[in-house]
Amino acid sequence: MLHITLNMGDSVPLYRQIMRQIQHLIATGRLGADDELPAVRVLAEQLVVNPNTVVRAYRELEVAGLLYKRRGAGTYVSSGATPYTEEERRRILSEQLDALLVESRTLGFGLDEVIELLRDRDQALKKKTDEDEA
Amino acid sequence: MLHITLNMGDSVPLYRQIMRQIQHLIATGRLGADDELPAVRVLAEQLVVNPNTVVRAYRELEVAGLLYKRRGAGTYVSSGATPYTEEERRRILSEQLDALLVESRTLGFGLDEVIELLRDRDQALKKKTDEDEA
Amino acid sequence: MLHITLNMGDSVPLYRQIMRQIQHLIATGRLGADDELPAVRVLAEQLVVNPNTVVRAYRELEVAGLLYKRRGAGTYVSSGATPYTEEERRRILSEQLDALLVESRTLGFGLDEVIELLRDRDQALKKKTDEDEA
Amino acid sequence: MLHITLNMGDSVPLYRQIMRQIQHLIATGRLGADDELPAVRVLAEQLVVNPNTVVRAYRELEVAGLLYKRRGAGTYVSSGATPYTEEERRRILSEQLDALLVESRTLGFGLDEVIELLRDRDQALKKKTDEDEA
DNA sequence: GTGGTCTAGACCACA
DNA sequence: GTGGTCTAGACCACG
Repeated sequence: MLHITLNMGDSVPLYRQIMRQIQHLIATGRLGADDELPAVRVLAEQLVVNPNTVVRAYRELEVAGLLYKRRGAGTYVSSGATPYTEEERRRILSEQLDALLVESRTLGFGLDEVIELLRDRDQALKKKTDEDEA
Repeated sequence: MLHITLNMGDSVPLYRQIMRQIQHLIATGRLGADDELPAVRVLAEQLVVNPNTVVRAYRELEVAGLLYKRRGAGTYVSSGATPYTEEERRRILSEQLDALLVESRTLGFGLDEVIELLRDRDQALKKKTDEDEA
Repeated sequence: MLHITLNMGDSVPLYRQIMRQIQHLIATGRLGADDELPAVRVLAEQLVVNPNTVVRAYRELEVAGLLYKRRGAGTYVSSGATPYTEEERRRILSEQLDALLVESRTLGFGLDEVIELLRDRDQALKKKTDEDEA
Repeated sequence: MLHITLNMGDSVPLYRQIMRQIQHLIATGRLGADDELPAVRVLAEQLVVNPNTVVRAYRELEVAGLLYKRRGAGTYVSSGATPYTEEERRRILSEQLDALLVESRTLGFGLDEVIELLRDRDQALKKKTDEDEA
């Protein structure tokens, strides 16, 4: 049973919330290579969501190389696929960095302060991850 | 002259980007109570955006209590608007940095790479801002 | 000193609020024929309003026949002028009645109930007016 | 099919007329919790109005907590919407009747004339409604 | 199918 | 000059 939480009020589309959480489950190892995902209808019912929404999430994760389908069987986690090209990875991150810089600037932070805080948060996150694993 | 930067490619709507940045300008004290905001048409021209988009941003900020209008006169900062504390500024930025770190990690970037790219984007943004002003 | 209260937040324009209240002062006899009204600048200062706003209120009341101006002297209340033609009076009232009927209908009142309540309110208003005069 | 009547000549904006009437339909129980409202385009066509005007009415009612939207699905009545009590219905109508009586009095109409004209307008409105439905 | 956003541009009311 | 409303119509994202 997959632990996925949807925020109906959020502006992030439902299918993206699903995608992101599955992606995270894989990245953190809670879903391993060739693990089977719940059937579309099952997950849709669990999340109280239109089945099409789950279909879309699975489809886009398949296109991204994180999932694969076996006809008549089910949907599974891919093994070690690198979903994006180097080019794409940099473009995606750059977009987020641009938004971050605009935001931090209007908040009155300079680049150096942002970087300093970023290092702090990275330490905090690392520590938290280690504890979770322990 | 208000410093507002729009990300046309961003999935966040333009009117929300405007709202958020004005909110931050107020909350950090760079816009004080009863300061006059640029006229709708003026800001629209500055941002290369349709006046209605600015109208919407101003209107929603008015509903939220951050701005008030004087008929036929202009748009002003409400006096009840509470500035951020240093604490809040750091908290807001930290949340975004956490999200960024999670994302960059799933994309396979290490902290140093993120910081390097961040410096690149900052240079790019600075250059763009200077050109806009020229 | 004229007792006029302006509601800045109201959707009714300032000049109309002024008009209505002067009209009311005349209709109730608190301003009599040939009484002098405050100078535009005086009233504008009193109400903390742009002088043009008072100018407009006075002008429209003059057009309506309720006030007259004496050059170099001031503004005065007209004596017994009927501001509107029969035609206009009916048109103005009809518009308000139309709005009232739409509103009462969506509130679930039938015509007979509206008329009944209307008679009630008329009695209440008459009583209140008598008391004020006593 | 929602019964909404617009007064094109009225100084009250169309989107506010729509808002008020939907609010009343909810408050009088003719629209119940989770009832679906007509699609924006449908209502716009019915009222012979631009879709954006309906969008705006729906949006502001959503902000006010009376409606909620389900993405890609439709617009619905919130469950928290409190219906008017009999008391409230009468109070709302009474306020409008009081304003009407004051106005009609300054216009020189007596109660009986107001009622007579009210009956006329009711007939006219009924006729117009019937034609719209035909 | 649904709503969300944005543009282009009109006309009006207000100060 | 200011903001407010409305139209017409485009394109997109979501389910």
